[in-house]
Amino acid sequence: MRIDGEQGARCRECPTRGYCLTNEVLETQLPIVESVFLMSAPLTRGDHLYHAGELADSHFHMRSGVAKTYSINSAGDEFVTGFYLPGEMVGCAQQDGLHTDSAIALETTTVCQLRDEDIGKLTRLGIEANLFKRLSEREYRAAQRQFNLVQDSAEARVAGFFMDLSDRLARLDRYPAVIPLSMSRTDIANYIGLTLATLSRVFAKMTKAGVISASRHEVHILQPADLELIGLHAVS
Amino acid sequence: MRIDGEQGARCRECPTRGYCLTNEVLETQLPIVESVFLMSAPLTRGDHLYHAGELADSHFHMRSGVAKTYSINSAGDEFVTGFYLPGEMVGCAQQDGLHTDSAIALETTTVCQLRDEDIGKLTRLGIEANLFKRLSEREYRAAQRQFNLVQDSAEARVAGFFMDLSDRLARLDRYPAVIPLSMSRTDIANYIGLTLATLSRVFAKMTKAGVISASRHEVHILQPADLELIGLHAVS
DNA sequence: CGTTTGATTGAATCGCCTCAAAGTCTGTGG
DNA sequence: CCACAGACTTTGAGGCGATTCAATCAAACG
Repeated sequence: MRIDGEQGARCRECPTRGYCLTNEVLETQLPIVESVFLMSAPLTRGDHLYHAGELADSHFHMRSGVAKTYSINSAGDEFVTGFYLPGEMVGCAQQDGLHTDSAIALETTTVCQLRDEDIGKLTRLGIEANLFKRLSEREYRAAQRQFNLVQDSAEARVAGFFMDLSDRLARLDRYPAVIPLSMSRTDIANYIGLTLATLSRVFAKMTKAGVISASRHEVHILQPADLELIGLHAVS
Repeated sequence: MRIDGEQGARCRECPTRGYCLTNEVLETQLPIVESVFLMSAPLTRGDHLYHAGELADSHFHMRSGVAKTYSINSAGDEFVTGFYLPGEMVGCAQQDGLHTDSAIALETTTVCQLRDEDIGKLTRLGIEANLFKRLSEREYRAAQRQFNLVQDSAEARVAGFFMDLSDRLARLDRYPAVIPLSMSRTDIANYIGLTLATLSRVFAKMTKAGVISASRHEVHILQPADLELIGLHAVS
């Protein structure tokens, strides 16, 4: 079972208009975009966008809210594979036409669905450049993430996690020093490959050092420079 | 300084024709592809395709050989970010129009260069579907890799590394149980976030267990099922 | 206000890294 | 063809850090 867009997007009212893949499309051509992007009803925390194994004939663009993707391997372990902010694409991980991960809303969220078969309609609007820019950035972020996971210092991983989010918030013109955490500590720990206990210890240590201050649903970056240093602590 | 394609591709003679992004383009339209893909002269081991920081106005498609990408962070540490087989795309990691990693040939290699400005010419040939399929697969593999790095068991990482390569060889219709290793042990260790010493120990252990047999430039997978089990060994 | 879920903290174990030395392979020049 | 130099790889012993397991603590929810 999957969420499907119900109606054409209303781009002019979109809170994420400026950060969309289509943000450079001319006003006069917006109706084309609006007919192709199918806007979902608001999802609430816990609603799935799609499940692993379902037919993947489309992908999604975050319009508002926060989502996470995860997979479950054959041993039954859950792995959180990503968190998604407004403007970002979700549901691209596919194989043989099936979704390889599941996506779930972490708070009230709206998305726009884009069917594969409609992509051609968009490329005629000259968004190829924008699309490639996004994919390149995505690739870059994946490499950054790899960086981060390859180091096995717990502190470096947490620092990298914060910096990535901070950077993506800045991209949305939001204040990069305040990071909202819609996800649980367990999700974060899972995502960066630590145990909950270790993550908690790192939070405590960073707080004590004055680098961050953390509450349950928010982290403030107090010393971004120090955080960056911690994130660089490589192994070899 | 960057390798640039010197002449149009000769797709009909291409050893990787069937695995190219453009493999479904009609024979009659091949000349368009051949005019857009710029084929490089043969690169020898150690030649760079491009360096991090250079202007990224194009990306590359592996035609033959093997390449690796790597970055160097501000602390001076090298990180290997990927290995590339024929048919695969290299040089997509970009930010602000600059390459964020460097790519180097690990053996005699030829590549085709595709300029961003020429992509539009290809989308008119109906390769969008193929392009998206590739990007989705890429996304999927990135997630798999994440899986693998998140587990911090050395054995699981090595197993995952082998399985990924095996899978990609199979995609090229090559025998998936024999994995050629053009890269050094150091590169592999770096790539999967282990030390050379630990990697060596894992090789020894797997060999003793009869799961693989390894020589310097080749690994034979003797027990693929066992290897998969090892790769699943998750943390929690 | 009790219950459940999520987060923190503590003590001991296990595995990877570090440092270091020995061993092997490869290409080169005699 | 052999000897040698250099890079690459394997192997050994000890230390450190993240995990594990468990208990305590805090917060959300009915």
